[in-house]
Amino acid sequence: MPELPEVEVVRRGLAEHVVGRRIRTAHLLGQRVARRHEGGPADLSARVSRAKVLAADRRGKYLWLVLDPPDDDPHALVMHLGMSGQLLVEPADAPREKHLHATLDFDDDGPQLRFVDQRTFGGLALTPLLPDVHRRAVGPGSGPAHGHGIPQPVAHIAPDPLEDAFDRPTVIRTMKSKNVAVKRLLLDQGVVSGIGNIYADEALWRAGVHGRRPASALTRPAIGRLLDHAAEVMREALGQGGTSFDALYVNVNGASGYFDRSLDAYGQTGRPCARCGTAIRREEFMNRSSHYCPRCQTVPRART
DNA sequence: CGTTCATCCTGAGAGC
DNA sequence: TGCTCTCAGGATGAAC
Repeated sequence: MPELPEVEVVRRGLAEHVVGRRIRTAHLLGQRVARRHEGGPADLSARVSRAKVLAADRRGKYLWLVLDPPDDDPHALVMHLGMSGQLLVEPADAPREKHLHATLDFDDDGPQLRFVDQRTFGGLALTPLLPDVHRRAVGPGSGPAHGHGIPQPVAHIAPDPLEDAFDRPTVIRTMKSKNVAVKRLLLDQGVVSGIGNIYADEALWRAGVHGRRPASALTRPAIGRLLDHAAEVMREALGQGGTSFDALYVNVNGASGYFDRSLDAYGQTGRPCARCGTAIRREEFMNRSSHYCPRCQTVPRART
């Protein structure tokens, strides 16, 4: 279940193993992997071939390779991992995975990049790069965020809590203004990106806030603390996940060690709360599940 | 216009 | 053993 930390681990792997190389050919297996690409798989394959990879970038759960294509038009190969996507760097003659959907081969005859996705919620698309409307002046010492621009399909995604362009006061104001369950806003990628069901539950548990509380009923400092907890839990997961992928394997499972040790709420139904010992409860929310401590996270009276 | 909901997909695990 | 059922969930676009 790749959320921001897992996607960042993959991005770092791409930066190390793919950036700087020139693509020779791309093979797309099936229609579905390129369903978000306007021209379909054949067009995607043709237009990616011969392009050099200039950078690996990310916003929230979206990942993209900045390309320097022969026609000099700034484009990016956007890759979303969905629920089960993996990017693997492997020799071309390595056994083919059961759910292999795409391969990229490079001019240097080195290992190829593979997109494997069991449930195919993810996919690839080649799109233009647009100026980042969220980009703002950053302090001395900080590099420009997303200097190459933002791919079209990512334009509506808000900055994530771990990037320079993240505008904490604005996000707090936006959330405070909405009479909507606060967990819904944490998961709304147009408000703040990168947070999925797992880290939303963890952040809410740490903050001692029930996800069904209307955001407008929280104080601005409380919303700020909630966002800080979300950033912190994702940074911790990144710290652990970033250490466990090896040189030839750019793998979203790199962060799996985190799930074994460190989750306090998500998937902990029935187990004692680490703070107060009360059994963690599971309830349905937005056709998903929410996990919370009924004592630390007071349930609001009215349903939202 | 803002919000809610069904939908895509496959494998794991439960229950019978 | 093998069948059916439920669940997991990000993002999108249709419906309300």
